Amino acid sequence: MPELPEIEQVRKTLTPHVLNKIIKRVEIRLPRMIKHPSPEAFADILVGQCIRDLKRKGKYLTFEFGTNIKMIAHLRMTGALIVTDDGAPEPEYAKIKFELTGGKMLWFCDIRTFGTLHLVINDDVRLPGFDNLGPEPGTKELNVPYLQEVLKRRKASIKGIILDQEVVAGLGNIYADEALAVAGILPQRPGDSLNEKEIEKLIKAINKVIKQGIKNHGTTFRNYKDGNGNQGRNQDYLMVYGRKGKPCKKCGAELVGTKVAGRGTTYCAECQH
DNA sequence: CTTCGTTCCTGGAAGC
DNA sequence: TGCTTCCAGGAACGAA
Repeated sequence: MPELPEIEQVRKTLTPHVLNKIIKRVEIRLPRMIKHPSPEAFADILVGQCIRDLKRKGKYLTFEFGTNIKMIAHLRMTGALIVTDDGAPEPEYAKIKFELTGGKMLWFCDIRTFGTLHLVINDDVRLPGFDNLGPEPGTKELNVPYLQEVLKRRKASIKGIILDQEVVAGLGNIYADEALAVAGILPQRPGDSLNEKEIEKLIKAINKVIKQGIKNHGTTFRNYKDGNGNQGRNQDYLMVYGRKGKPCKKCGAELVGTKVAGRGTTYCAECQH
């Protein structure tokens, strides 16, 4: 599942390949992944656009053309944006193909096809999920008073709350479990039960696991690949995610697997309270 | 306002 | 061995 660190690694690896390249042709093999405008208009408008910048916001990637047009991509569960040289074998599960100048091909690949593409022209369409993103890990906006204020009126599980992109941008199931493990907080704790000290620990933990994920080029648990088709290596450093039944790296206790906020969840009952 | 269940989808693992 | 069932989960949506 590509989360903030994975998307950041995709952005970094794609940038040198696509910057200042012009889109020559767009081939849409799975039209339902194009959410706005119509697939036909999407392709027509993109042809001739020059990619001037590639930005990340939360788990979204934004292709900017230096005009009033931008393309917003979300990889959801199994999406991948991969660049190949023209004539090289095409990657698996290729759904959308962008032919670029300079002999490069940009592919939107997706096994489960939940990924989305929007073309926004003069803000003609609203993407609530994009417009309402909360503060990013590692920024001064994600601070104790802010999270205290949010948690004050939330009785849902803390895991569910930090998965809410309007509360914190960029966490998914992997880094949510990891952050709670690092902070020593049980995932099922009600949001309003956390004290100031715990909130501070949680913010520090979120910042730490995200930073570590970026440093390690993302976590490849199943399908994630970066812009060059390479895997991440953060999976070797995970404390709890995917380690149900295995020993806790801190205390050796057997890690517990359960379901919290409708998501598979792993934690250490000894270290997390 | 919050919270919760449902939906989308496919590949791989688990189960019989 | 081979078939069927289940599970993985990000975010939009509707209902309570």
